[in-house]
Amino acid sequence: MVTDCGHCPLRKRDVFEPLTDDEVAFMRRFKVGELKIDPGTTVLMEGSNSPQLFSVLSGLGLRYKLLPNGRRQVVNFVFPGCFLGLQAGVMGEMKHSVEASSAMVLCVFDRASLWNFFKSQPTRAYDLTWLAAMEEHFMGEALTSIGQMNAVQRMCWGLLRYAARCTDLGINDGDHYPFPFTQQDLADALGLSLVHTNKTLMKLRERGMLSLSDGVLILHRPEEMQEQSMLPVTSPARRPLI
Amino acid sequence: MVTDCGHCPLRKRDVFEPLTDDEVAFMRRFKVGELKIDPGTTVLMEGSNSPQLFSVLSGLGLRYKLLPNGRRQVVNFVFPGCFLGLQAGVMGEMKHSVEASSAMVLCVFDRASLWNFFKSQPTRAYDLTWLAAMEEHFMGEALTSIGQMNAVQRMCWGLLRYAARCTDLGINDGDHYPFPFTQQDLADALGLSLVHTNKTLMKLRERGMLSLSDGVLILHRPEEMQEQSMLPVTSPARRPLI
DNA sequence: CGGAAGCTTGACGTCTATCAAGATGTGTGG
DNA sequence: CCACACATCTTGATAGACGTCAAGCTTCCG
Repeated sequence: MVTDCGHCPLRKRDVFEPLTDDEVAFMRRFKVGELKIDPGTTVLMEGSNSPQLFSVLSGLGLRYKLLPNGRRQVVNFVFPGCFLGLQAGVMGEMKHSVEASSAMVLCVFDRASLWNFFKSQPTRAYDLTWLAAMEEHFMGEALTSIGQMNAVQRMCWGLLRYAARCTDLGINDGDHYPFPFTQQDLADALGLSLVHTNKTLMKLRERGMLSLSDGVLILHRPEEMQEQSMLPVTSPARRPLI
Repeated sequence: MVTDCGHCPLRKRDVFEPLTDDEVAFMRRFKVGELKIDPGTTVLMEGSNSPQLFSVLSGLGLRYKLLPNGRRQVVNFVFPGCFLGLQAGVMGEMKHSVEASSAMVLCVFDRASLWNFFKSQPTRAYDLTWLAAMEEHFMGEALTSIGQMNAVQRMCWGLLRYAARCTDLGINDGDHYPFPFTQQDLADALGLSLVHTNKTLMKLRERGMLSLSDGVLILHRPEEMQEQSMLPVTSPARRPLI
């Protein structure tokens, strides 16, 4: 059973801009299927030139780059509403990999018809550019965080930012946030070693700021975390959904 | 005297894709003027909503984010051919500032007519998206560098990447590259302190890998720097120019 | 039961930040 | 022309943050 674009459960959330009927019809044609994947599945590989593009309907994942020496940098978290494969779509190949951390459901699109966005759906093309600019923004924030902040600050900022994105999507339960990631994932995202990530987490736990276990993150004192983190964490306004 | 888009000196370089006559005509209409600025001038400010967009004709600069505590992260270098203001154009406000490090000449565009790209120039809109994806790619690389590499590795990678971009544009003279930046700029780009940046530079100088003084960077042994840097530095293929 | 994956903790070393001071060069005003 | 301020680069000393190594613990699963 494939979700119809006209009844997209994601688009009902008011963080996402509504579409005209015409646009919905276009998306229906653009969508070629749906993909359900297990945790750990690689969706896109760095260097690959996937014939398919994806939009995340549900589930959480990671974007990351691998280094020749085996190290890994997580460049962003993947949330419902993320569009995957734009780089391959326009630049010819992915510059990072994408992996599912929980079960995920993806809308599948045909890469070859990406050009139709630009040719016949200028508002949708504009939305694509919007999303690319958004990714750039997220990465700039992460870069600033890793480049200028210490372990505690990075972790506060990173988890607040994560929680803010969850809240936008309504996938949290009050101050409880789904967190299907390992400490190694978190370490790779923050540019810290696993051990130091663990110790930093402990420090924040002891301060009563957060809990993290069994795939659930709880933020007990977001205000204090915000003070720690230097970079203000703000939710962007309403955004497009591809 | 304003440069005519039909005779754009940049577009002659074969890293940039050629335009059709129709596209050139469109760009001519889109371009509202030219701006010459001195070193140190701020072109765009984080949080601002500039009514103008820019394309760099010549000169070098920096994109950076400022933190409340006065620290600064340089998120990228600005080269000729860079398009400035896309974030403000689509997202409503800039997420970083842009500053000139040398004298610069900018093509000035009217932000309000950005929408015309999408409405009437699908190939140009596509190019915009291409550039946004490109920026994302650069930032992902920088993030990986800062998150996973030590000072020597970061510096080797950062300077190699810088040199590669210079070479693409032909603004180098053999292994001599213009470098109108201070060590503080470099430190802020690499996520290192000024002192440590200086000492790391010294180390590389003593190894005979590079020279850096009086605004000129010389790379004596790029191969060794490449070995150091883990992340391979590759020049992207031909790219669009707005 | 044995093994794998993830989490936790302590010990130790090193990389990097911070502090402080001096050197050099440049532009400005007297 | 000199004095001075200012920016930039340089260097040493010191301390702290973070990485690495190593080991043990728990949970889960075949």
